Amino acid sequence: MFKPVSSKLDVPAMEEGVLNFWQREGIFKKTVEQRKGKPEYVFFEGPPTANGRPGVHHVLARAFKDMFPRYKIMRGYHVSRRGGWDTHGLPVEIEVEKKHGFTNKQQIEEYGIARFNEECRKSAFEYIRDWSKLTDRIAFWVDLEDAYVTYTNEYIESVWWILKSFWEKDLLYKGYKVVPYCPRCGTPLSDHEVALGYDEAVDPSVFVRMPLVDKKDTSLLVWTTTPWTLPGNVAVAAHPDVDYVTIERDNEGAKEKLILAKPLLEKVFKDEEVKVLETFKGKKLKGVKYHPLFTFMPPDKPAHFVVLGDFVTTEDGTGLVHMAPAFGAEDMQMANEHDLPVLMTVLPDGTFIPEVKPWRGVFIKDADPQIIEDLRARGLLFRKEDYTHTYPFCWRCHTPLMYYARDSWYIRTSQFKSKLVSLNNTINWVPEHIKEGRFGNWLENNIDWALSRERYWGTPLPIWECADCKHRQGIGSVKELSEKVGRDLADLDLHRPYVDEVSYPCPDCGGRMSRVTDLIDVWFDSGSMPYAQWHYPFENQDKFKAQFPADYICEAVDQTRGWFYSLHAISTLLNDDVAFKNVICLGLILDGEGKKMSKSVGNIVDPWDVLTINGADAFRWYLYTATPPGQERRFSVDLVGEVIRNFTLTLWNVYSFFVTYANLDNPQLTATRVYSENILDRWLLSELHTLVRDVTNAYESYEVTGATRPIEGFVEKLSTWYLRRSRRRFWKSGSDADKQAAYGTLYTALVTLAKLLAPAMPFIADELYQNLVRSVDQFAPESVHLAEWPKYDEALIDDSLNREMGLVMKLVSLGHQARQKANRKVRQPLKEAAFSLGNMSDRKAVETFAGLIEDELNVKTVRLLDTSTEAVSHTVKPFSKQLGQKYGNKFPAIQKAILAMNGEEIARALLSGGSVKVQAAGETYNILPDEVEVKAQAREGFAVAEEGAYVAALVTELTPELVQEGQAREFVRRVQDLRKSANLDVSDRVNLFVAASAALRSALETHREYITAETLAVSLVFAEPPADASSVEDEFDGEKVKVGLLKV
RNA sequence: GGGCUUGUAGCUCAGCUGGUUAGAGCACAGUCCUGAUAAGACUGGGGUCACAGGUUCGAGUCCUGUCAAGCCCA
Repeated sequence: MFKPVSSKLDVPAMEEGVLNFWQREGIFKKTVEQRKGKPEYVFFEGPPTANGRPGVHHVLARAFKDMFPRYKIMRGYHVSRRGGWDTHGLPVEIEVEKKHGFTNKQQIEEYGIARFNEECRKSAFEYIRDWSKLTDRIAFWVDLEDAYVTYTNEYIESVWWILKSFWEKDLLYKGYKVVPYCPRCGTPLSDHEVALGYDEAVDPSVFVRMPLVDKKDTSLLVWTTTPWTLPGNVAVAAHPDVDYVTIERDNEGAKEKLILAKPLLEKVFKDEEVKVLETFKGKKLKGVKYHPLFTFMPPDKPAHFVVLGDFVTTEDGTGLVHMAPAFGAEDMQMANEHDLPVLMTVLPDGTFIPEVKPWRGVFIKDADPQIIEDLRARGLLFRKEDYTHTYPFCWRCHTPLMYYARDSWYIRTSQFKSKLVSLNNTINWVPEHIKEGRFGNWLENNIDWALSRERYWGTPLPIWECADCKHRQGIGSVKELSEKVGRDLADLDLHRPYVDEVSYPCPDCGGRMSRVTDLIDVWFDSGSMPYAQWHYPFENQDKFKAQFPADYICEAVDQTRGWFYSLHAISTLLNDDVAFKNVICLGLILDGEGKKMSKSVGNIVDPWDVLTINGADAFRWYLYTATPPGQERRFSVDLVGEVIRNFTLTLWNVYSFFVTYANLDNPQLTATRVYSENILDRWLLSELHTLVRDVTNAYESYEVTGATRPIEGFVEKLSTWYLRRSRRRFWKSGSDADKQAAYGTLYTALVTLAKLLAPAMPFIADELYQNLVRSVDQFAPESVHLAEWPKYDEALIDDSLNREMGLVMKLVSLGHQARQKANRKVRQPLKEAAFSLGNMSDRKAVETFAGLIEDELNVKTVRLLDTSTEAVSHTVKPFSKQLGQKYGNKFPAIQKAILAMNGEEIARALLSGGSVKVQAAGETYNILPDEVEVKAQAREGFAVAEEGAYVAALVTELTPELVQEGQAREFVRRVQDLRKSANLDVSDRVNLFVAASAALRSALETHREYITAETLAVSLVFAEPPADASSVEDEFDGEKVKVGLLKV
């Protein structure tokens, strides 16, 4: 006996029940333990930060992370699913800063780094309970009890080890990095912070002359909106392929020559007439020397000449771009490429250094007018205007940001560019375009990884430097550091400020070696997780070997330059290997209006709102099926509800139907293969095995929609076709082979579905499995998630049967359409339905399924329209695909010719399998039967519906016998409604009482047997129902009737 | 400014290597069916396939450009 199943389903209650079961029996642990020793399937958890509440986008990622490990477990793999937490970094610091109202770094230092970091440590896990609650509820199976945590000493030590190995290979170096910087707060801003503060700004727009060294009276005309950067100028950039001109003009009585880009001539000179002396490509300017505008700082390398760069545009300015490497990222890049000096003319507080004498101590923006005036006085200013544009301001204090070069440590990733690219080519990306597109391009343009951060809460950069001679050493372990220092540092907290206090004598000069104060980029933390999660290589060398690289990872697309890159870069440099073999890159999740969900806009959807109403299965299913994973998606709560109504409940009702009748009949059910003579069963099994094949293939290639959407289609067919057409086989009394076959088939389908659904809808899958499998077979695996993935049998897949059934559905649909046109409701039996198919090979299906079609359409006979004997007219329509491909540009002429011919003649020839000769454009073509669609038109007297070549024709005239039969059916319907409203059980027997007109009574008498069988009536009495009977009065076909029933 | 992605019915999405009548679900309206069903069947309204060119006998599909949205980079 199965546990009785109501057709009503309380989804959240069901899921909570399954959740309890998993917890009680430790099912998740068992999925790991029971597969020990089996081949490994490696999954890496990209660590989230638990300092904020998880949102729907986290549900998205976690749902996708979960499904493949579940699938692989069922395929017999061992999957270790270790959780992880990212705990360092600016987001954590900012939360703590907010709490204290800190706005700059001085405040943190005054407060004390030790206290500050202690609070960061706590803050990093502020919402950990929300995270584990949600993770549990959505059934993301991940081991959070044994999760790795990036702030532990063990983790940091592994990261140090990686950095030390880079240090030894000379892959770490110190250089400049230009960052957005707030001079008032004294701190660089992250990209995210910069994005918060864009605003309109009016800046001076100045054109200056930079006189050439070797050509008298000739100057480069250079444009800038930041005059304060001009004292830092070291070069001018031109585009190699743009046309430049030398022009001559009057300048206060004298002639002067200026060089600028040709496309900008009009913009710069407007109405002024100038004489173009010469035109040439930008390339020619390469290396041309000019006199610097200012000479406050003598450059330590060659400077003040023209360099070439593709980034130069002709949108604004003059096509000659002033380069001040200290104050622009592109400028700095050019400086690196051309070995230009970097002139640091500004202090970190935004004022000029003493060497810039006239403006020493002046804030840069305040110096702008003075600098302009100075240039004007020296005749170097060509023009000054105002320029309105959007410019970034500090989001905290609204000070305009400056782009400012800071000391920074780099990893020489660009040396490994081709290796990064070639390894990437071996990774399976979903969606595929990320591989060559976003990620591939990013790798192609690889620049060295700017590793250091001037912050507090993070992994300290393990480089010690001598205060005196600047000698540096990289440290790769606590033990190594202990040896240098001469005492055991095993208990040392590796964070600031404690690690900063550790110093030792310089081996070269005997000075003090202490740590450089930088931290490292948090992305390096998370990218180190394959090693650091195991404290490798200090421990767990075997575990690391078994768990590297990952078979599968999954995160949102914003991780391309984040975690995806850091994993890939570190493993490329360290192991010369990929860190992951398959990756699903998820699109972003937007709100219902297509806007990004953000706290400040307030359009965040709380995942619990969805979970408490619709549950996790529907939520997950929606995420898997609504859009392909890589696409950005608009989140809709309504559509999650639709999953329940459309899919979950449909499946549930089939399940409930099965259990209800199986409990009445007690059929013999085994897990062994079902054999059935019944064509419906064979069809369903064929569809089922097709489904198993397709879903399995999709899982193997990480196609999520392919692994889920087809199941919806199958459940739909199972419910609305197989079961609807098979109901009677389950109802009929007694037990025969056909009934057994029906039970066996439906049972197999449901059990297989439970398994196919397990990775995607883990709750309902186990609910079904527990009742359908475990209650029959106590030796079966304890949970569907411990069961074996279904295998498909190629021999049971019958493509032509699948196609034929599709055709039958189409014909039935046309039959219903014809009925509706003729206004003949389905309960009224009709004499016959005739079909025309236009295709010889389809005819077999009509014969095979005649009984089914008769039953479905409620007609006495089904046949094919006989084209030779019946007055059927034909039209023909050339198939453009076949003829077009065959005859190319002759197709239109042929088509025209065919349509001009006598359709009837062509049709007869083609229908009998012959070909037809067609004259077109002076040539004769032989047209074959499958190149033309033949459409039949039924004669009058039929009710007809057609689609393409398919025609359904119904004989609509009614005989007295047919009318009586219709009345009997109509009557049965009334009784069934009555049974239902009287709350009878499906198997209850009844006594029937009928008071009806003579005509109706005669109809009912004629069909007495049918009526009593259908309604489970032990008697049918023509009399007024007794007072205690459930009864109803009704009228149909103009006949009054009163029915009553009494339960036996 | 560059790169990548997306644009098909009111909403969410299909539409395979080009084939002439562009589909499904939801929502709306009507009719039907039903002893599993919260469902289902049939019909109807609803589309300039973002726009403009081009290639082709034929373009939602291929090419070029434009526009809009999103993400990343600058």
